[in-house]
Amino acid sequence: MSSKEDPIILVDGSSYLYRAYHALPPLENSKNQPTGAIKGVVSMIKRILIDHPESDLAVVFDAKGKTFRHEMYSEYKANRPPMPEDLISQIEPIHKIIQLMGIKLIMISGVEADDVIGTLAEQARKKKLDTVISTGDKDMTQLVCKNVSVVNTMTGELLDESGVKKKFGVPPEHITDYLALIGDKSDNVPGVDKVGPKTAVKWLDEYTNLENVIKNAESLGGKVGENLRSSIDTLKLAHDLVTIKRDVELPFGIEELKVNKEDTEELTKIYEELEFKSWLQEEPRQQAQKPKQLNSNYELINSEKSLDKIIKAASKSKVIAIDTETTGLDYMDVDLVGVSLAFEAGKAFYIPFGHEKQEVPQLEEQIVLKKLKPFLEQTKDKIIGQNIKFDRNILARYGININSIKNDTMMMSYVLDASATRHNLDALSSYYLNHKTSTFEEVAGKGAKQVTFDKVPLDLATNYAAEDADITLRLYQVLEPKLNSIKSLKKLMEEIEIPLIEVLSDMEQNGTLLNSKILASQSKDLESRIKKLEKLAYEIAGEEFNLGSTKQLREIFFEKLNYRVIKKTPGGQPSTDEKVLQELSEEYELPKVLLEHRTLSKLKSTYTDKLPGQISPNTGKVHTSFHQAVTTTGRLSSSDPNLQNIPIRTEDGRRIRQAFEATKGNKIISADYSQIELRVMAHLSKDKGLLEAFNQGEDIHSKTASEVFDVNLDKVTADLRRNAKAINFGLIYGISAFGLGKQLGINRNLAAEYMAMYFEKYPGVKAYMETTKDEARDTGYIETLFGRRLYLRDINASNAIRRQASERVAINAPVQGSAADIMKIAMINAHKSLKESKLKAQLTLQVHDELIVDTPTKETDKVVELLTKSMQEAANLDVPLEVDIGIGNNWDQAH
DNA sequence: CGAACGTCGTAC
DNA sequence: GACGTACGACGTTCGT
Repeated sequence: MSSKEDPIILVDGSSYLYRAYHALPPLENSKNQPTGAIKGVVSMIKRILIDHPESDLAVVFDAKGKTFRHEMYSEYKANRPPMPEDLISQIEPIHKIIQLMGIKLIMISGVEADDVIGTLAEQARKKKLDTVISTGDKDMTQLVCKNVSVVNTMTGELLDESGVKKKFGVPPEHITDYLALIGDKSDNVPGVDKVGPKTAVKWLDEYTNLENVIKNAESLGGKVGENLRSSIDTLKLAHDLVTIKRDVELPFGIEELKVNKEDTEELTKIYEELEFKSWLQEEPRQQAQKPKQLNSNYELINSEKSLDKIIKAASKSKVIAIDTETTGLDYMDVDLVGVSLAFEAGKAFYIPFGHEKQEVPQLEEQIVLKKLKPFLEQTKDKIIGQNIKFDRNILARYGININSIKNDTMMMSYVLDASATRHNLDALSSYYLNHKTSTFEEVAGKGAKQVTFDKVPLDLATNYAAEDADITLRLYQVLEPKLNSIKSLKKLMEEIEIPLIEVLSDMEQNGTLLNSKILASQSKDLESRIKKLEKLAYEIAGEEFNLGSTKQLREIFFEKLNYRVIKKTPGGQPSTDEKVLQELSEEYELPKVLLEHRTLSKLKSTYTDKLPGQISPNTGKVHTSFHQAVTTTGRLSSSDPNLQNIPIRTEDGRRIRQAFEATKGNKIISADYSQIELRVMAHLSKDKGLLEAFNQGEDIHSKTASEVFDVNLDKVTADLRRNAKAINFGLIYGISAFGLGKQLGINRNLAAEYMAMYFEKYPGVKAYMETTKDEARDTGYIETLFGRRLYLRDINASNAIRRQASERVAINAPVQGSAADIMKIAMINAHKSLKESKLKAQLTLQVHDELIVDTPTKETDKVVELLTKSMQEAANLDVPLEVDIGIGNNWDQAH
């Protein structure tokens, strides 16, 4: 998100240039002009403009010819090969494009890009302006200070003062000393023989700076000491060479780096010439603007006459934004305290009735509800909201049933671009309206001092509540044309996301019956088993410690007991995760105890202890929240509590599902899609073998095993099937040989052989993966079967790790996303059919490929039939959609 | 004492 | 780094 605190960004263009050239596959247009580096460099700069829309910016390149460093030292950069021809020809276009983008381009002859950046950084330091240097060159870290940091172009790693100290072992002001000691091969700067980072840090640690190291040279022993003494002359030179100048004369000062308007016309010409198709239709960067104050007129409604008047006026308008204010977020338990309405941008009304008594009077709740009910229930295709599912849930408890939702701004933003921004009102307002809303914290306080909305004074409350409705309406006016301009997204919205809102709202209100006695008894059982394991662990370890603390565990394992370090966490610490414990269990007893302890305490703390507390006092059931605008792929998510990750794989975990019971006189039906993601993969790829396997109704993992391992179907062992299953899953996730090997516990070469064999047998799958990636590179996004889009901002990134991650998403998202779309359609259909057939059965949960229904026992057969049909007919693929049904008194039995 | 982060584990 | 998408518990650290 942009803010006026965005830093000034200094881009080391020369560093970008080399990175782009070497890291990206070579690319040329139809006239054989190389374009890979151009695309790479410009992409990186575009990325910055998107990430930091408010930042000032300069891109600095080395100028042609020799520099003062060559005069100091004739061998400077002497071992550099000359710049390749196909890179030289790309430099001019890059410079031109940057200037046309409105960005300051700086090149000063006689010095290097580093020195220009050093000079600007020095100005930033003096003027206390926050600045970030974007480069791949570690030498730049000498410029870091309180206001200046360095971000690594490749990894995104951001180094401030303490970051530099942590990474290199010396603070920024001694980086030049450090570099002089170790030298720089690529610039042909001499260092001290046999001195690398370790020794350099050790010496600098002891003697602070280079000068003192040299002074104490006599006292340093060994070969390195000798080397140091013989290098004293060259060290001074090396230090001068690696020191970046900070006093270059520049055409622009640090405060003159505003980004100007781009020359779209000229840029279009160049992009056409270079054949960068996907960039041709982009909208130009918005000029950095100060968040503007929107004109607004917000009114408190506290007389029947004025309420009648606005209802009448609203009835004549085309779109009505509604927002409810409550005492909290638990939609089944909180109180409604007021409603706001907006139907004309800039004007909005707050109708409070549940606030604590104040000097300003309010209308009575019953009067307001009585007037709002017919108005809201009879208004067709006009009502919009921001996350209107919440308002619908609340109003339903007050007898008002909203059954004709026109749209939801949260969903519009999500469908337009799920990953562009978060989709809460404050974020959307900043992003689309450039307007900072007043926040809930501002009116209600935060932390311990926070009060519920009914205690907020009415004038403050009116401003906040009315603004929410007003902003929702304004957002709608901005988002609607955007959505209309992309037909596929408009259709997705109208046919899937909007109808789904009511389905999910009903499911949330239905809730799930939870037997807290069962959970309590399981907690007790777990408690005693956990206690025993703790005692045992203390005995083996010879001391008491917190088994839940990875830190203490590390000390016991790797310091006290000297276990092998098997792998490290991303933070560089020895890992103690499940895989590691598994492996150590083969040699020792303690890891085994910990494994079981982990499993049991997870079950207890997350499930058996926690769930009973989430039962609504009003209904005696748990009511999860389904989130429709969270995941990048289109799946739903669930929270408070998350009912999409209730255990099933282990026996102990599975028992928790016994507590999810059918309501009185009812049964639980579980209906789940069999292998939906692989079926989607078969459909998308049109691979002959895969289609055939599904059309003949074969066990897909066995079939894969038989093909890949070349054995008869009836000779496939459990082990082979397990391997094939891992391949099939890996496939959907954008597999690598490394990942598959890790999963199967085999080496990467063997895993690579398996994969090669797979692709040989299923060539359509391989081809599909390649075309998907190509399309993503070209258009910048992927699409699901139903037109849902996911933009992949890193698909052409120069950073290989990020690019590859993006490629995996390109493969996974159409599969996962299409499956999610299909399930959503099935839910809408099932919900509609249940209503129309007047059955009493209720949808309660969705777990990605599974639907849970609570149904009167008598209706069971009909509901099974209806559910199966809704799910099977949700999409017409080249393979059948199969549905497995389970019935029981609880969720466990229904499997 | 609460916020932010790291690590781990549950689901599909 | 290294196989995708989520939510959330706990411990630790940091700043108030």
